[in-house]
Amino acid sequence: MGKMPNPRFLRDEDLTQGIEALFFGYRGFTAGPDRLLADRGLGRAHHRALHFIAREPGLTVGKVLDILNITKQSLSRVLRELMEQNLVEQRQGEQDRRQRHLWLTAEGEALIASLRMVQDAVVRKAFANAGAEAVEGFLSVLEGLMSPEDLAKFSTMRK
Amino acid sequence: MGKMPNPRFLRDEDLTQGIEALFFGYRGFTAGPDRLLADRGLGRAHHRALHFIAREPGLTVGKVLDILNITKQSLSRVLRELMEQNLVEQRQGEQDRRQRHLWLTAEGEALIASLRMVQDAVVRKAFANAGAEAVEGFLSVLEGLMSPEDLAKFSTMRK
DNA sequence: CATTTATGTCAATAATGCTGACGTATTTTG
DNA sequence: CAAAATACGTCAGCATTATTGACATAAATG
Repeated sequence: MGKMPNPRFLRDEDLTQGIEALFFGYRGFTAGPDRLLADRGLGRAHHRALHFIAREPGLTVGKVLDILNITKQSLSRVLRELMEQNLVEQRQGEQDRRQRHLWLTAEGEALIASLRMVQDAVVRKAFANAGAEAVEGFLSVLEGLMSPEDLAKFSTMRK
Repeated sequence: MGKMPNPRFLRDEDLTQGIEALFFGYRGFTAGPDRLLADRGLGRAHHRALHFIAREPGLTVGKVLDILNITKQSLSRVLRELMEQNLVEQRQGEQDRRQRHLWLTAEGEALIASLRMVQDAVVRKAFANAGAEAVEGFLSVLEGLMSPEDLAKFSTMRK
């Protein structure tokens, strides 16, 4: 497929640079929250669960499984630990009583707020320095990296 | 850098969107290589070591430690497994004989080439669809996310 | 009533990381 | 030259996050 409209675009070095930028950038993106979480004996998996529950309160366990794409055994452990720390609570579904709807407790809201404060600061700084147009490019490249399934999830979440 | 204060920029939703784009995008970025690696009983840590050794053959153990930012115990295990599989070899330094320089074997070159083929395909597609300008934005946002130390590493690797 | 669905749990295993403690070879320094 | 610092390796123990497989229960659905 060796088509190269632009001799200075899509070269091997460009791809290498993109790969390494993602590696280092993702590390900078997770470092702050990781430190906060470690204080409470939690990890990145707990952060992800908290994030999506905060984003869409009342999410069912099945929906979280679909978003995070992990096994129910893994999620089960994460949720148990979050409930033991009184950060998340479950409520039985009213229409479908097999379902468990997930909500943050006040304590959970406080934790996610402090995690967001740390992470938002990093992202806001990066966005502000790069500018609105760069952010558009950032998002469109990331969308292109997503699997079709994840792109669908990402898109419908912003509805 | 168009610094017009934009009322539709840097809102909470923008940050949320960026955070989720990184989560889903990074997942799409690592999925392909992860599958290939699993066939050989290797993981992402081995991939990272192979990547940086391929990028700069003859790297010392200390330099790899600095780039990957893990403990020497962790790297030691990874390197031992790579050497057991005959993917990497060590050579004693000539000037400083305490140092161990790392090189890929022919087999290691073949593996990293097939990993690159898979990962490059994903990144190339995302870059091509988004366009050269979007890629610029993508990179500049990621640079803003990096810690100062990682940004320095990233930049000097470009040289 | 039989089947499917949503969820939970027990047990075993793997990959990746950590800390602490030592050891050895080699280079640098006072 | 002797002491200290550096580069690297390794042993042991532990934590987090993930996996697969098997089984159980309650509730909805056909």
